[in-house]
Amino acid sequence: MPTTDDSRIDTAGLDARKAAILNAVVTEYIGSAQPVGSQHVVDAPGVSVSSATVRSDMAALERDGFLAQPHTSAGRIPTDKGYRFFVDHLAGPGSLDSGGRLQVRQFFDHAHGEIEQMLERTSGLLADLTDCTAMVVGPSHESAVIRSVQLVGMGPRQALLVVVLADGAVQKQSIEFGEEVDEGRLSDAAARLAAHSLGLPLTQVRAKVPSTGDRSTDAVTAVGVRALRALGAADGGEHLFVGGSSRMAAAFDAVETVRSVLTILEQQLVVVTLLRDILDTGLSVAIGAEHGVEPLASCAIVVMPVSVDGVETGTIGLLGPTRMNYPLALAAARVVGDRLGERLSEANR
Amino acid sequence: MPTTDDSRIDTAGLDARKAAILNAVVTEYIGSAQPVGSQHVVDAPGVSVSSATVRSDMAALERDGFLAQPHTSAGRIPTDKGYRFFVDHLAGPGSLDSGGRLQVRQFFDHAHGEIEQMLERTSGLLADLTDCTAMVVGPSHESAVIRSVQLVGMGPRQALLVVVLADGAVQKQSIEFGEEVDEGRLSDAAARLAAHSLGLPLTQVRAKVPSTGDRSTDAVTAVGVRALRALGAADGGEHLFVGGSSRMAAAFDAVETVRSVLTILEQQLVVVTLLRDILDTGLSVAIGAEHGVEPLASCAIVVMPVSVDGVETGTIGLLGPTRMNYPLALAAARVVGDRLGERLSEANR
DNA sequence: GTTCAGCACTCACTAGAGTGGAGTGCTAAC
DNA sequence: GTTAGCACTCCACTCTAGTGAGTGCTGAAC
Repeated sequence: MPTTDDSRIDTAGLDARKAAILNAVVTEYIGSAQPVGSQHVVDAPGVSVSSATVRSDMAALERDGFLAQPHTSAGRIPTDKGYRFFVDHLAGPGSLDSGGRLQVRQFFDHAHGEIEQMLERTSGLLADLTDCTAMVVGPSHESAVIRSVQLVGMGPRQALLVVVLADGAVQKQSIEFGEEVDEGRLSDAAARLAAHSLGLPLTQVRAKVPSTGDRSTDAVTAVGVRALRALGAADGGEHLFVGGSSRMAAAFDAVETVRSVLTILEQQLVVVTLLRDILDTGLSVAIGAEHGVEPLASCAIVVMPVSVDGVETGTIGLLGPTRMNYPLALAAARVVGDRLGERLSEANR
Repeated sequence: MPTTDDSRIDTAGLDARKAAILNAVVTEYIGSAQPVGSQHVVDAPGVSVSSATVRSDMAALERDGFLAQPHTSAGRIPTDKGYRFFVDHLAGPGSLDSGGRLQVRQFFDHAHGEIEQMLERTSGLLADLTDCTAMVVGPSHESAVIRSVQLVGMGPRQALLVVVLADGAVQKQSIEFGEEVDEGRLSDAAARLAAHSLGLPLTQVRAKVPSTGDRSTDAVTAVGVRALRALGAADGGEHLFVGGSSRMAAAFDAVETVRSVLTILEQQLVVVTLLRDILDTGLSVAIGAEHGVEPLASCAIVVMPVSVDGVETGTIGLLGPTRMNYPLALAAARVVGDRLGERLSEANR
């Protein structure tokens, strides 16, 4: 294959000129969404040869799977592999423009209130910054320990179990009793529940809190324990916030593509799993077929973990067409992810 | 609707045959999305005349603004006014098919857990039933009285104010103190807050809870009061749940239309206001330009209030193309709205 | 005066032919 | 290895009928 001619960086198997050509094709295609011909590439930096030479290089790039032709006598379009090479070896680190940086600063200066609302708005911010659809997976409460357990009477036979976690989240579960229960019994039961569960992470409630074994347990406490355990089990689903889904409609002109992408976005579990899978493979970008979700074959996903107190606990995702602006998306995801993590860490202290 | 042919109701200014023709055109157009020609109408019930006669009636209906032609020598399409007449005078009450009824029953049999999650899923259910995009505005907490006020210490100088309302909602607000505060002072302060606010609706907290006047008030309580008052103010925004937005992509074939509709759906405030406005005008259906939101000109909206304990407090909305299945949408909205209201009323007791 | 068969007309839609242009691959010369 | 030149390809566009669904009008029948 290509000889490393001089002493230049020789980007991973492609000689410098081919890399420059690929770079030019990807860049132009991202901008124009039109197949790129050899003529459009000759003026690009690093390519000081004639269009004929560019053509022969392009043919080689096509043989190697970096480019494709929609049809003979059309220009070239990057393949998934082409984008992959671009992202891994060619794209600069990228950065937000000053307007974007300002927007992020203002956002986090004014962010306040409930965590869910903040995450929701963060997804909107990311969509604005990148023109992509943004997905924000809230920090899971798995590891957060229980700070408070309370039973609030809601009626003669009903109560609400309210559990406050160390990360500021509040979980609740409504409870129905077989008999009328007065405030005294409720607070007794709440105290017993608290004694068993305070300081435990929610996930360990199932393991550590005796289901009914305790013989001193009265009926009210037993129901409370059941609710508490249910809470630990039910929580599993991290909450997903999707912002800017209209951007998908702007990115494609086939309405059927839009429909299938939106359908995926409606399935929270699928999206959350998808983001997690991508992170688990160690990638920060999944392009086209790489993520294996067929309806998203013409999309790319940028993911970024959000660390709260040093633990990767939330996820940010950006969804766009494969011809998205990768450097910008990566930069935005990083900046916002970092700021969000800091913010959540503060709240945690 | 099958016309009772003789002593017929003579539907509001249209003679029976014209009404039958309009009915047939709307019905067929809803099904096919193609302009309807006179030939397609002659077999409809209530129209036992030749196509020539139908044509002359159609011309009259067009003059009166009920029908329109995309171009000469094309069939007719209902106008907004045509749909309006259909909804007000022609469409039967409509009902869910047995599958739909089963789906609703199962849904509410298995619905459980947090109210927000239930509303979210309700929007998905409605979208499934009607093939429309569903909007569910959660019951506002304005009138719900405070059942419990609690301060949970989250750090030496931080606490979380947790307020449980009678409708099962839990509101929270994080608090920062200027000094370290131990558990004792927290619970003292919580008790004082509770004494002032228990039994009050959240909205009246501002009016009824003295801001700082009380001279026995210590610093901790003062901060708590401030947070409590902020909670009452911040709550304003009812939460909106949108389900099945992909249905909009299936309903239109112009991707630009889809984009603009999705953009509207992303603006919670706009949607909530829109639904409220429609309800306030006393309508249950807003067709085309009737609601005044320009990007939704080719959409219709079905709204249905949700009554909790006899008070209209939440809203259900269904968004589809103007050629949506109105009887089905109305039936689904009514059934689901009623069941949802019952369900929330139960939880409230 | 309502209904209707007949008729001329309109106009979107489709298919096919022709054309221009962007782009290619190949080749021979430097 | 590079490149100018050239023949070729094929999309996108235009133009031209031709087709068919649908209309409005008219004059006769009930």
